[in-house]
Amino acid sequence: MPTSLLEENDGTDASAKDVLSPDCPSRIVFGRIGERWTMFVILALEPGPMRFTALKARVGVITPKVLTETLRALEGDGLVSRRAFVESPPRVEYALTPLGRSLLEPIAAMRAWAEAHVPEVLESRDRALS
Amino acid sequence: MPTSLLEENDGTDASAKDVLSPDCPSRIVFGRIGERWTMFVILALEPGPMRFTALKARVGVITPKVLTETLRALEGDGLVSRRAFVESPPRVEYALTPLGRSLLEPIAAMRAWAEAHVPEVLESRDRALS
DNA sequence: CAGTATCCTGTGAGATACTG
DNA sequence: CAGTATCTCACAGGATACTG
Repeated sequence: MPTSLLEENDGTDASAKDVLSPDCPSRIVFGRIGERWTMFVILALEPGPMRFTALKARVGVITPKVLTETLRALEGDGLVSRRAFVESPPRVEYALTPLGRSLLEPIAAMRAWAEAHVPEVLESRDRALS
Repeated sequence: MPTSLLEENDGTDASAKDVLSPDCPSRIVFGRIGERWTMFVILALEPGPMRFTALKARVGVITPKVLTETLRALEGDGLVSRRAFVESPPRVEYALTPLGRSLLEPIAAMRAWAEAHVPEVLESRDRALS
């Protein structure tokens, strides 16, 4: 079992350094989440399958290059599926996989927290300026 | 009320572009979360107040500079408190504020998801390599 | 102990232009 | 339409050394 996120190091065990271990689940997830556009793309796909351009419009200010990169990464993780229709003009649909969809739950928890507490954060930031 | 994370744009309303609005709660939260060390520091503080060095040891491989920066940012957001004792040698204790502590809940949801689903992600990544 | 002070580098990501 | 292909660059973050 891939151990814990943080050091439980008592000072004697050097092998406890697994924070950066590629197998640490939290590290993997927070790593992906850390990428700037991941969340936005996943959230954008929530309503259902969507074409590249529609997705781009929904996410907002994102270049096609970066959107493609993000999509490829999420595909590699099995969170998003890509379906290309052989037509002209070309048509491609992206969708959340069941796995990707399951991630919506914890994300929703974060959003809920955001809605509820961001005013306090903002207030604190204002105070910090003075 | 600060609107939604994504475009609900039907093509006619340009003012719906609030994805990058500084007031969008989700953006603010995901922005902070996006910073590489935020999560680790908050998680590290979960057990209770902690001194700089202990914190550094718990987080693992992090330079004092970056830890300080992260801590200052979290302080500014009101998620972490800093308490300096006038002593020699100096002693400083960092702790989660109630606000910071409240963030542990959604984070726990993400961790739970991670524990449960990262094997699938890893499997998918392996498959993507071939 | 709890940080600063410097210097330096990688790379995430923006802008722009082009194509099957 | 759904992407590539380049070029460019700021800056988050690392290494190292120093100090009240």
